[in-house]
Amino acid sequence: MSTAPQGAETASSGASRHDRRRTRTRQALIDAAREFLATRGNLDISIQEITDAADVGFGSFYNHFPTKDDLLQAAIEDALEEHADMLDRHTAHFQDAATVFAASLRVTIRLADSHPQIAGILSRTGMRYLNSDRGLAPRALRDITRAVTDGQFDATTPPLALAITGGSLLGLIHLRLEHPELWTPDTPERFTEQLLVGFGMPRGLARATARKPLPDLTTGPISGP
Amino acid sequence: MSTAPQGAETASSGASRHDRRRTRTRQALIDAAREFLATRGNLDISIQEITDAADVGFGSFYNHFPTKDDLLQAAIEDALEEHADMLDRHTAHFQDAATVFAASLRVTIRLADSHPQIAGILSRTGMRYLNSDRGLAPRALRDITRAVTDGQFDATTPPLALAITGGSLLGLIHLRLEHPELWTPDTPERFTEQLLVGFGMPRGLARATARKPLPDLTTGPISGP
DNA sequence: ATTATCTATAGATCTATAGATAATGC
DNA sequence: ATTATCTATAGATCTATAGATAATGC
Repeated sequence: MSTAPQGAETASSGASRHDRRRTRTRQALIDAAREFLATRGNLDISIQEITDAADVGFGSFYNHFPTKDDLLQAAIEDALEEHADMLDRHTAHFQDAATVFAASLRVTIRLADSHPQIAGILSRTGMRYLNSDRGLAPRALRDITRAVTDGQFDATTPPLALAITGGSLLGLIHLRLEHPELWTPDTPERFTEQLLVGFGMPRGLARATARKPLPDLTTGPISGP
Repeated sequence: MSTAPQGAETASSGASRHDRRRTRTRQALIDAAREFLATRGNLDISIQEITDAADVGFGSFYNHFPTKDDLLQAAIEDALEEHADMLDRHTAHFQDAATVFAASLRVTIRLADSHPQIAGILSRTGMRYLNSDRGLAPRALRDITRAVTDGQFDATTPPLALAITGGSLLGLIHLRLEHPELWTPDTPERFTEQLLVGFGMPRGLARATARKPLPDLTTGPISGP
């Protein structure tokens, strides 16, 4: 019952128009930085080029970020959050830890097709976020730990498994982006199966776990019947 | 029987003193670049700082490299060659492909202790060289292919296995360098075992293959009896 | 005499700020 | 009246080169 926005035509949370304008500019900078991060590697590009790409005045940059590196951090966190949301939505209805884990891997690998920008960012800067508290890392650690406790994985240890998982995922995304000719449609599932077997699952069960149908969550608007 | 160097006190190949001086300067630049690559990530550092670290006059840089990026390439190749030599020396006396492959992994992981600079370079820039024709990549691909042909690996495909291998190795080196508290002495062997099992080896054989004694090649001078 | 290295510097960036302009709030 | 954005610019790098110095070859 607080002072509701009267002309609430934008979905942005109930803030003043000033705030919305500010948020829009900030997000334009982050979006531009994400694109540069995905194509080039480090943000080895001038602030001028970023503000040009964002169609924002040069000086405005300093209204939002004290240095280029702060923008870089914000852009990566932005991408990791988007990835995390995707993981949560795709794994919500699975029960056991190993299946949730497997689904997370498959969704992440398929990023190269569904969200190439995020895939590019991970491929180029991902190694530094293998132990981040955002994105895939905390979720994978949670699932691995639970799978070990539940006896689904009996030949590994959570930190080791997380390092193997994160590193090999990045290697695979790299392969997909840089050498698509070496790719086959079921590579994500064959990869997942190999990892599960390495962690101690019997081959047959791993194969089945890696191939459970994923929910089809096309992110468009909800189409009524 | 060509004109032999008369005062051959340095081991450098039989070139003129001018050439040796030139080589020394070039190597000083490469060594400085390697150190920066291992500690910082990209060579986001001025040529001035590099020449200072190499104790070389600023202008000399351009006698050897047209741009900073060329030095970066040369420095990485230099490190990859050193890594490759180490791999070859440590695996020469093994016969079967899987054992050679396993030994390569273990030697590479132990780089974090034996050659932290190379480990740092791999950890920070390695992803780009997963398909290089230098260093570990071509050797691992050779061994994987042979292991598949020989029936030692029957649940993978060489390019997929190479991507998994390279990526997870980098993840593990990263773990070792950034989170040493999560490390145990047999992590290299447990990792190697997991990878071999994922590629289709029975657990027991994988365990034995990952634990064959490695030659002790301390790189010092040969100590006579 | 020749070649490599070093010192000094011009010109080209790039960052950070100051002051002016535009948008919003009241 | 307040807040965000934009334009213009000073000062701080940083690169690439030119010319001088030092080392080596003959």
